[in-house]
Amino acid sequence: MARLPEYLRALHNLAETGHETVSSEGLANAAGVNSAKLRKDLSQLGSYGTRGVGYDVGLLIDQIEYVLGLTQRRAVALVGVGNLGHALAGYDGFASRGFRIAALFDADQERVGEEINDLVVLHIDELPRVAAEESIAIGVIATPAAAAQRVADQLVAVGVTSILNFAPCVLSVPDGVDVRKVDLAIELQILSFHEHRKASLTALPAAGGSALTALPGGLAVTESQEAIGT
Amino acid sequence: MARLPEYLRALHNLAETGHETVSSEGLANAAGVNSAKLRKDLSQLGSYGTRGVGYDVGLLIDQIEYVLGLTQRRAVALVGVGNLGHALAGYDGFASRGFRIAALFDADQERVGEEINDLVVLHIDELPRVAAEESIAIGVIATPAAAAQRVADQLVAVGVTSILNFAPCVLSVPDGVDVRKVDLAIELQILSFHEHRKASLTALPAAGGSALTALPGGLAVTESQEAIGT
DNA sequence: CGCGATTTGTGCACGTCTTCACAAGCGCCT
DNA sequence: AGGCGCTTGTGAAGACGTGCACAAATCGCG
Ligand SMILES: NC(=O)c1ccc[n+]([C@@H]2O[C@H](COP(=O)([O-])OP(=O)(O)OC[C@H]3O[C@@H](n4cnc5c(N)ncnc54)[C@H](O)[C@@H]3O)[C@@H](O)[C@H]2O)c1
Ligand SMILES: NC(=O)c1ccc[n+]([C@@H]2O[C@H](COP(=O)([O-])OP(=O)(O)OC[C@H]3O[C@@H](n4cnc5c(N)ncnc54)[C@H](O)[C@@H]3O)[C@@H](O)[C@H]2O)c1
Repeated sequence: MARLPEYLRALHNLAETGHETVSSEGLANAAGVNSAKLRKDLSQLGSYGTRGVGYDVGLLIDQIEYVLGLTQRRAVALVGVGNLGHALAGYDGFASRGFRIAALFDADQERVGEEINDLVVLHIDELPRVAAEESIAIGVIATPAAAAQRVADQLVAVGVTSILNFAPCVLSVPDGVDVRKVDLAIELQILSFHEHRKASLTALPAAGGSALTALPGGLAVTESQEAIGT
Repeated sequence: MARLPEYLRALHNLAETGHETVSSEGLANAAGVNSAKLRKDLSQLGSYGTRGVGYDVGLLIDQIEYVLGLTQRRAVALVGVGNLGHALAGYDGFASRGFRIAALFDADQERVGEEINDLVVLHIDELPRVAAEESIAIGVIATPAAAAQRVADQLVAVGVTSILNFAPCVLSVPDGVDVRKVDLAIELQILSFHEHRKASLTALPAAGGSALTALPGGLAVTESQEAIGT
């Protein structure tokens, strides 16, 4: 489930504040989900709660980390050390959440050799050599969209089967390779959409205005906390 | 629908490459979705295709931009000009997709006054004044998690009703305020989960090993292109 | 030792999303 | 003008996710 990481973060917070156990209600609150949903999710892991008490925080953390495959610190290769790549390379949130940035790559000779957080930027052509030395579990693409597909191909070629793509484009990859995309502009546009809806709703108390603003049935936007007003 | 922005991006690509019309199949391909799904989504906007021909690219772009509320260039306020904030502030993908970064804020006096892309970083206390001068549609939070809730409250206080949160924490906001979250580590953990699953599947051809790795029914992870192997 | 308070695990029903499949509509070519 | 191929729009079926509500289980306390 995609909610497991969220639970994990909430659990770590709870552990730091000294909680030994937590009820489904409490954890659900901290993670921003329904308690029934959380219990159902957790029961999929093999049921590790005690009725009348709740869940053992430490045990649950171990459980989830195991299921997520975080027992081994996975190596991440970052390709494209530009504007965004720099921020990612300098981010300490990776290390604390089970990942290790193993290598930085770029195609620009100007960038190659630059040092960020004790890591030297390598030329993208070095990718096969580095991949041979240490097993790269995940590739992160932070290049312009035009180069993303090519980089993806290169990553796949050296055996990477999980890709996180920041470039605004769809990647085509062979079966067995998993790619997730993060697109800033899309997030903003979804917010804009809600803004537009909220605006037209308040402007027109009831009866629909344009057939476009007053969409039938209310368009649902998945994920994220939401709190559309009255 | 959350897929509209994806369609929009694909349509812009098509427009740039000279296409005047596009079939649902073609657009669905470019956006990485099922063609029936795409047609159903588009029919919600009021049906603008011609049978036997397809959709008019330009018209469809206008349609979607209108529904997403992109006819007006929305003002974005970015709070937290650190590692990530710098990258966001310097990103030109905002402007080209219907947004305008209107102001940068930070609490650190060291940062205040710094200039990024013709924009001067202001102290967070200036937020009410700036918000009064120009209507801020969306607030982006790129501060540490510890400060995120406080910043969210400040944004809400000046009338911001849409928030994009990069800090790894859940925000509580009043009804009517919409918040979306982007969490890097969660994306990586989901990929790690799939890696773990793939690894244990290949290791154990059939009969289940640990009750934890071989989860019943296959856990689904929503969103993103996926291509889980055999 | 038993009882009540508390919390988990889950059956069930409901609404939503997805996909297939096909009739209806449109344009082009003859 | 008519037919043919292509494409849209949508009905229906199925899969899926969600949330309620409650029985079963456990602990603490008298
Ligand atoms: N900057 C942001 O805040 C931001 C936000 C969201 C999405 N993005 C997306 O992330 C991507 C990168 O953005 P950016 O602002 O860092 O751009 P950038 O131009 O600053 O950086 C791109 C880097 O990729 C390198 N590169 C180009 N082709 C390459 C190749 N074939 N192999 C390896 N490296 C290559 C370039 O040398 C450059 O260093 C873009 O697709 C952008 O749309 C950026
Ligand atoms: N750097 C990344 O690549 C990255 C990736 C994903 C998520 N994040 C998250 O984004 C957030 C920012 O990351 P970062 O690396 O830029 O951190 P950072 O420490 O470099 O920057 C944080 C900035 O926020 C400012 N700030 C702190 N409190 C503030 C307040 N109350 N009001 C206004 N500004 C305030 C600080 O002065 C600092 O400039 C963090 O929550 C981090 O977990 C970062």
